[in-house]
Amino acid sequence: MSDPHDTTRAISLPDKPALEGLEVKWNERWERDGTYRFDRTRPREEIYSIDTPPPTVSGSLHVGHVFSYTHTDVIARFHRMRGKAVFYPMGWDDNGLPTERRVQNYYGVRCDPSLPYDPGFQPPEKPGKQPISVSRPNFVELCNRLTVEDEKAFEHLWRHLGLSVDWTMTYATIDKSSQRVSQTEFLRSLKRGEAYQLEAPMLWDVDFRTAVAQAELEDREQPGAYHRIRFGRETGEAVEIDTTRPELIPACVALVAHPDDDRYKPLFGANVTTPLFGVSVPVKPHTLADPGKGSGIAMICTFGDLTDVTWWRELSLPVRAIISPNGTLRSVVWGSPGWESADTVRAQQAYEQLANLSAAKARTRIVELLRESGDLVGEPRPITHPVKFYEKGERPLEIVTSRQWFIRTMEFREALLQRGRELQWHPEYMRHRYENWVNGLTGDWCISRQRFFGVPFPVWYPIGADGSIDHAHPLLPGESRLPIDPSTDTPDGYTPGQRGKPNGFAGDPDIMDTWATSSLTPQVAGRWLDDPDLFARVFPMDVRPQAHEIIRTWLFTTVLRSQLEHGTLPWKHAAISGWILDPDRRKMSKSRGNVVTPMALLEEHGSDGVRYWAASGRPGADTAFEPGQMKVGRRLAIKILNAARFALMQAEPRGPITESLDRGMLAALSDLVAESTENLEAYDYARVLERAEQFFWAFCDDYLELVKARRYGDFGAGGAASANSAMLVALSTLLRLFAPYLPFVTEEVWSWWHEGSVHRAPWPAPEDVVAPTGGRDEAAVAVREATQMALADVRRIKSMLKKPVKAVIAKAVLPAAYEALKPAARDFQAATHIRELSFGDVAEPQLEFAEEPAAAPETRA
RNA sequence: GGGCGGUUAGCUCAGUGGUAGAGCACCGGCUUUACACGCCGGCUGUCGCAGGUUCGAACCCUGCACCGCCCA
Repeated sequence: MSDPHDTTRAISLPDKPALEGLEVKWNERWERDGTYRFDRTRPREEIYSIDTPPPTVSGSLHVGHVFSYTHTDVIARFHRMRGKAVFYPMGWDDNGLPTERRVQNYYGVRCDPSLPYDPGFQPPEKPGKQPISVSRPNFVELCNRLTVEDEKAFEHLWRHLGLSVDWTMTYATIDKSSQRVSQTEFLRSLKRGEAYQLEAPMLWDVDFRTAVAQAELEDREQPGAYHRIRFGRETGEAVEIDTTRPELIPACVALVAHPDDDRYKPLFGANVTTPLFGVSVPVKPHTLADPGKGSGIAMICTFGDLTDVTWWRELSLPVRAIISPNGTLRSVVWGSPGWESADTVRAQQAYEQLANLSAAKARTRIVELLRESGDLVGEPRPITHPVKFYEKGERPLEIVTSRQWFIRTMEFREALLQRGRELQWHPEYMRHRYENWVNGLTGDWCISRQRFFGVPFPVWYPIGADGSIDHAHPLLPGESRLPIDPSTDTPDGYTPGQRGKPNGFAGDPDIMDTWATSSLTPQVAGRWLDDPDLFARVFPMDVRPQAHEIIRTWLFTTVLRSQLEHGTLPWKHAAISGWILDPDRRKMSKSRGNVVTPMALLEEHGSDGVRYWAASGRPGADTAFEPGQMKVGRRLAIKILNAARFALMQAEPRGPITESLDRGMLAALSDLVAESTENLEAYDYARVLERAEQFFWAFCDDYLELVKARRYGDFGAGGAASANSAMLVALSTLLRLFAPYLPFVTEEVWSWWHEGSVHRAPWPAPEDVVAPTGGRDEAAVAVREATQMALADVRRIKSMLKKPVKAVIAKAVLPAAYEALKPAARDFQAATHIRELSFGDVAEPQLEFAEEPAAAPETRA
């Protein structure tokens, strides 16, 4: 359609325009009309596809969600108006630990995988004090039941906020389709040799009892203490080491010092004896030993930290592991192979006092033992030092040897860096986060977790005649069987009765990390396996919107999976949003108790008001939570209602746009449209809103005031027609500029005089705005500028003299610089109530006020 | 320790070489027939610090300080 204004119909204005109720009214209409339905018949180049972040539904709704999802919605609406078919699905992240925890608390249950399924199980009305143990299938049922409820709350919020999502395309990261994608891609990675399993020392959370990946780590400063411990030598001398973890002395396998450290050079190759346990361990050189730290010589335990793992591997040391998966010291029989001691009885006696204690308690106890035996030199010296934690965990990570699945990443580092360079980042500097992370990778990606609610590995293992599990020859299902659950499904060629029996099979007990599935959201949302035609139309996607703190997890793993499966980037753009900060400049979060319920905000300020605040936040910038800005947004929405009412309440006569003021206004608006389009293409939505708002407010306060008299017919039909026609072009254009930001009020106003939705109307083109004036009228721009400046001057003088706006000015002499306003002199004089206007050699407008009207009788009395 | 971002009015923030800006807050004024959820006006600054480049620096360069984040 060439003329975007030809959807007009008879104007029908409400008596009293208001914002209240617009959210409900228009959501119903949009749903009924399928306004945001994706048109899958369009070719790829006419599609704009979004890899929406699936919110963690079991997390709380908070204002941060409203903030970042609004940014994406503005972009989506812009591209829709530009004629693209916008692929904008919603997903729910219900997979993983947050859901498990919420289900545990909500129903008062805990998962015990050893229990059989109870088909009749119902959770108690209220959670009891003691958690009820339930089977894994029962637990998963509860997870599914609760997430459905959580999803409803999210959907209600999103709709009320006005997200232009196509709700027919919703997915969940635990649904069958996601499981199928996740398992299929896993099997393909396995076939390509990118997935492998390995039994190795891994970082381990003792409370969650699962392995954790590098991306889930965080360092926390913790109080600790250096303990100086004496190790014995055959010569009778002692070697003193410093350690923060004396409880690991029974796990000590060697001492280590820097190869250039003259103090310890003579010891290399010699053996020393551990205190209390009498174990003979070698002294080794290694460059990672820091001569400046403590006494310069350290003990290597299996395993106290990642450096221990490195030393253990590179120095080919034996394993003496004592930390069990639940974080306690396991039982050890001293004197048995691997646990040889010079004094077995004493070692056993000492160790019995530590066994079954947590690491922290064992530390306290062993310090007492060391003190008694005289092997503690001096007293512990308190320090604070960084300790690795699981980001969701409460106790320091231990290192436990376990069998885990990995995806290769290290060998793709260069390719991944290259992909990061190809990706267009908004804002650009966020690219560094990614490069930093990829360059800092220390190992392949561990994707297995020893948890309950998640996508299972589609793998079984044969059980030998002796009952041992053969991990080296996994039994894999064909892709057509997926998704499967190896704990209930049976591998081909076996019967269910063979589960767990000699010569039978065993299912892989683990589930995948939540990112192992979330890294495939483009494939899940685009129905990669179920609907290849759709996938080809939306992938690679146009944009991934997300927060900056998950660049190392979600963004990185998605790039990795796409690289491995498709050899491409998963999207062209990454739009990174910032955080919401509370008034103390801290990140808003539930744990800090400073979260505001988003629904209450939407109701108080209106969705458009809240969206205005959100859209004012620059891409990537952390933004203060500011109800004041929401009020400003609400006022803008109300102003749009009222200005539109003014423009439409007497929209006849109409005709050619002949007046300079009208022509200049449209020229300036045309410039605004050009600039806005350019900025939105560059994802700079905040600047567009700011500029449009600035223009609109001046449009109301200056332009509309200036043309008011003419539009009411004071200067004849031609002048009125010019004003009316210009106002309608401006209103139509401004509504469409604001539509991505304020979808409710703009739709409401649009409906007063147009068929169809403003959100399906074409985005304005600069040339269309000035088409009714036969192109951009440069001379008229100068008229408008001079008129507005003169108007401000006269207003200022009236205000300083405390004259009413309506005070009549009999004669006015304006600076000659304002002569350009002459073509608009009638409008100017009407708005300023100037009877006689001239220009002269004056610096300031010279105003001669008419006589005051007679004061009202009551003030005279 | 490495990287990134920030530091502009009381507050929240725009402003990438040419006389310091907006909104909010505050103060004063206005029954103005679209809007008092409005309108008009006013006040408020060594643009973090120190150097350098330039005719000219909030902006470019160097160093420093502080705040925040990411990574070790």
